[in-house]
Amino acid sequence: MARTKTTHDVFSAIGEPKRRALIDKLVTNEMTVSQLMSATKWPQSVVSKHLGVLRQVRVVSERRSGRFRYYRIQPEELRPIQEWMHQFEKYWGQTLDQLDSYLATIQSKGKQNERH
Amino acid sequence: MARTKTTHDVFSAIGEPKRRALIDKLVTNEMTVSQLMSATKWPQSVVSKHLGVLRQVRVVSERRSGRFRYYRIQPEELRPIQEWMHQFEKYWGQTLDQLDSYLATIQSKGKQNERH
DNA sequence: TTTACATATTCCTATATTGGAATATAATAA
DNA sequence: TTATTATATTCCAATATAGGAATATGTAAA
Repeated sequence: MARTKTTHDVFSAIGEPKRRALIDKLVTNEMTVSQLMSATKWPQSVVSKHLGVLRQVRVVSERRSGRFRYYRIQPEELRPIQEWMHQFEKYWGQTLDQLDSYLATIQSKGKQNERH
Repeated sequence: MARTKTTHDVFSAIGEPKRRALIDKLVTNEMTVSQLMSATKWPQSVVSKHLGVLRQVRVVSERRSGRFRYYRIQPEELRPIQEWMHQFEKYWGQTLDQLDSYLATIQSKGKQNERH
């Protein structure tokens, strides 16, 4: 038997670092494939294919406009992850509130983490 | 190039459903391979190999006692996931508090989800 | 209609699993 | 010492990627 499909569920889908990177880019606003290409410096086929996986698990939705396709994140689809994580919170102390700077951090780190 | 290694990081490691199932079993107490075998009904090699991946990413630790090996979860290692998820919380409303029943649920669901 | 652009899809290669059976190891019991 | 038990590891087959180049598809611009 082979590895679990990346489209098996949200957990499998976000296992791939590049897909998480794409999600991070999409957190603030919807973007086209071209915009994601310049933001990531990845080849078009790479961007499109990763988006395809994310779309299959519903983590992103697609909006067509002319020859453009705007991809938008669907946060609700990530709920299962948050729910699964919930069982560990009690072990590391209610530090959830101290994470407010994380969004800014992850956004700025983006450019550095892009290379493999 | 091939798929990202399952041991690349915690995200990749928990992408596999069986590994999450093992983690769920270990949430409350440490267990030996044998105990996990009877809890999951999986072959010994399957249990041991998945534990091996989890150990490589530090999500579980191993304590040896005679010919037994007790596996224990290391919740801190899952923090990166929680931190990454944090950026989406604002979108689905602070419902984190309503998840208190999740642990009980996931524990009871265990037996049903074991198959495949 | 012809051309250009945005994106998806196909083809191909290299590779990393996953599951299971068999086997190797280590430690305890007889 | 020998048999037994607990677990890790090896070997094998099947398969699902991920990346990149090339190509197909769809839509707008000239």
